[in-house]
Amino acid sequence: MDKNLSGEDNDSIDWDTEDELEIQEIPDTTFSSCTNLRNVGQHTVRCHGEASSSSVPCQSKFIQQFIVMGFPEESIAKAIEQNGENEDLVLDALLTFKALEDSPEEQPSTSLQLEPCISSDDSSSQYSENFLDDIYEEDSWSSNSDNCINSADQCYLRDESSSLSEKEQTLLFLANMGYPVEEASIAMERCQKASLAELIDFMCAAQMAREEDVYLPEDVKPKLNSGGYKKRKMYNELCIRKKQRALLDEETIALPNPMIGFGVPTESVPGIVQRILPEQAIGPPYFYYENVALAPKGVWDAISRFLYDIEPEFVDSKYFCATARKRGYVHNLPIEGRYPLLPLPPHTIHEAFPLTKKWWPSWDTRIKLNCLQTSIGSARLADRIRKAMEAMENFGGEPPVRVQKYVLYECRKWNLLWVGRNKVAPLECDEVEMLLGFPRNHTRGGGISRTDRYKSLGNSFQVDTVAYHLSVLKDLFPKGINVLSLFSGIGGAEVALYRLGIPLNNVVAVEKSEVNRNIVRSWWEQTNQRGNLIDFDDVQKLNGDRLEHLIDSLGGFDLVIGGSPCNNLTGSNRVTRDGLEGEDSALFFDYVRILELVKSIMSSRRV
DNA sequence: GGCAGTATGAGGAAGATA
DNA sequence: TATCTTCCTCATACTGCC
Repeated sequence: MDKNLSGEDNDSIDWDTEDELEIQEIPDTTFSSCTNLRNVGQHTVRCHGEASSSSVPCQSKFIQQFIVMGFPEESIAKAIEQNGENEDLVLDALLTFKALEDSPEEQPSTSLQLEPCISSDDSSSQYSENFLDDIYEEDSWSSNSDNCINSADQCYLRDESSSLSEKEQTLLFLANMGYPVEEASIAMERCQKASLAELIDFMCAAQMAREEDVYLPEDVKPKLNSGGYKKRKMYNELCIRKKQRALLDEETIALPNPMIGFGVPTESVPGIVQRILPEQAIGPPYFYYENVALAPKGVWDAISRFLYDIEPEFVDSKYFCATARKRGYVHNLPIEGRYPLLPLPPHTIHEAFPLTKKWWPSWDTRIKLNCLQTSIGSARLADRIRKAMEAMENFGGEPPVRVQKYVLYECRKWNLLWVGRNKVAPLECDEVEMLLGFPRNHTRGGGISRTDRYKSLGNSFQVDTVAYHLSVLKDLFPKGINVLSLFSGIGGAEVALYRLGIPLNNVVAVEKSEVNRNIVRSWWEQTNQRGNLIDFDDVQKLNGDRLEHLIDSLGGFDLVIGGSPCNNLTGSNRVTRDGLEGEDSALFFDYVRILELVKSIMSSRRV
């Protein structure tokens, strides 16, 4: 390999990023005018004194290694100031700074201090909710007012009102919640020795009474969305939520470890050979429901409850292929006589991607990839890692543990592979297809964008895992099967059945995304299926009449399969992780509705 | 407007440690 | 046993470009 390209020559490092140019081009006079950059300058001066004439690039490199890792210059300067030139200590400090920045507890509570009066607009209600959330996390509400205030607010109160009496502190606290001081004073006077919760109740009741009083002049009535109502409502909701949480802790279905469900090809669960299903759950039709295992607490209890109290089977696809995929399955299929799809897929990263072995560092101990998601790591991140690695390489040997930790963290998070010397890359679409058990180019072409391919693949079944569960159907339906495939996506269920060699007589696929429907249609044609593929775009349009018509014309369904949207369940979603009540995940109830309708219609036809 | 690239965090479980 | 740490997660929203 070219020495320069390999980064062995110090001068050959690619310094041409914007950040680097900034550092190199900023004169000393500029440093002196900026606190953070001045520190960088100080470091430079120090290094000059210690090293030879080549010390300038040496000094830059010390800073550079942290810049390429993505740390802000200000933090680097601060870390160097605090820790000198010890790489480990500086990196440790930088990671600490980042953790502190990321931690909401460390954010200064300026909003609380500067804006003690809560208005009724949305932003303030959001503020109130967060504020109250913190407050009500504390257990002892009533005994001591100090206990009712979260740590940040305690600091605030200590700072601002350490000299105040308990009564004054309570008053200040209520004022901070947005209650008029006069109202709070009256409440405290009338409800002496009352807890904060009782005081809030009192004021809220007074506001509600005013609202009810139609004879009161408009300007005296509280506004409908006034802070008092919202706060009390939120308080009640939070109390309920807290109680629910306590209940959930007792009821929640625990995830098994190892996550092998009722068994996987390589491991079996002692004592589980067959299971007894509730009478209501016994088919026809067979059904198979799938969703993320790591859903918010209580979700799987609800799913199980709606699906005839069947115990979910939690399986991690890492027992079937080279990538993890933790999913829960509720089904009424037999569990004896399962067999895996052949040929067996690669079980490790190196088996799946043998070319990566050459570049794989010994300290990257990954054997399996993490769950394949709907988005991939950025090119910028890959570049940062390359530069971090190359910067370290110039010091000889392996990168320090801290750098290894940083790189490994990003590699795990984004499922990055080593594709060259110091070079990592996210998985390509066809590689994801292979890992998930789909044919190569399954999602390629037909106008689908790369982003959509990742999204569709990230939302799909792992074919080998699902096929293992469905394999018991082969002997049951030697002449073929009629399938109702709900939320069919890119056709994971269809591909699994096809690969098992189970003829697909009729498939009714319901899928909202047009590109996904096109993918399934295209696969159907390319694999010369002899049956019929009927598709719908919306599960909610599948009403009793349509189902009756389909059942009459196709002769019923043998299998109702599907995994409803997980958007509101997955931990990756930090915006709308609302559980089964979430906008998308609530479609689970359509799965239940349709399954019930199918069972009911088919049952009536048999009579 | 659609697409691609990018930055962004919290919740929970499991393991480690006191 | 309680607390702390580490790891993982079928995503969403914003921005810039065409």
